[in-house]
Amino acid sequence: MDVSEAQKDAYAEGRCPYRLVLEHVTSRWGVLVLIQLLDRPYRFSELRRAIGRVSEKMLTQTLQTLERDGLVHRDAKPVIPPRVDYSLTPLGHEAAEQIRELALWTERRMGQVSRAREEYDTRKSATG
Amino acid sequence: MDVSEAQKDAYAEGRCPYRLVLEHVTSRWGVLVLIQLLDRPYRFSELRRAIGRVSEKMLTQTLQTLERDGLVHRDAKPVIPPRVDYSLTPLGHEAAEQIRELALWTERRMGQVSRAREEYDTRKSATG
DNA sequence: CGGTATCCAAAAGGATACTG
DNA sequence: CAGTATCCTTTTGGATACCG
Repeated sequence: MDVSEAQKDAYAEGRCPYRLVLEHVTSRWGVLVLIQLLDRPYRFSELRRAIGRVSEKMLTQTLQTLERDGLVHRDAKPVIPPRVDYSLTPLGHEAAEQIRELALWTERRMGQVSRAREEYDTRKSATG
Repeated sequence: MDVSEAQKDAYAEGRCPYRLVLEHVTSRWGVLVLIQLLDRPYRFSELRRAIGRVSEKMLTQTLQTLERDGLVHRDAKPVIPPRVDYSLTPLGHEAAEQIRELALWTERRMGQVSRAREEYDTRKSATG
């Protein structure tokens, strides 16, 4: 880890402290990790397969951020080969449930959104 | 607008349709716009000042995306100088309320998150 | 297995100048 | 005022190689 991370965080904190947590929670991979862990604890590779299309780097980064914020618990067992389980903390569980609600809402309203888009695109391609 | 936008959307849609809407709603500026409009309708420049630190480009882009998704209503009055009011649609109101709940939750839990971070950083800088 | 380090491509985002 | 167009910088994210 180099200094740029700390600087970035300091910058974002300066703008508005809670915005940073909100961004972690609503980030592309943060959302998927939290929702997945609502199901049960997962191992690193297991989580990676469950989510799909996520690189090791991004999953590692996402998990570390969420762990640091106290939303995810990391349990590294001292065995060979290594085994690491990730689970939600009580705090993380609260966050995950809200994220899931939002995701479910989005799914429910998807039809309306699609129709709105079609109408928008039609309007734009027309003369008006 | 060139083709890359449509391609990006097609790609994201391919992954998971509702994820795209979720990303619009939880995007950096999307969150702030929705929460602000929960208060009352805003004009473009007014909104820009209220949010602060957002470039014209990003605000325009965010508003267009949210309008296309049917979450924000754009009312352009044919006057000189131009006057454009932005407000939430019923659908956008639903989204905004959930986003606000999430933001409020984050604010409430900020203390716990900060303590978790300190503990994490202490643990990392120590021998363990 | 569960990472870290490095490099590179792509996307997001800001500053500026210009337009109706 | 409310944008659009362009250029440029910063950030994000993936691929690869390597380590304990």
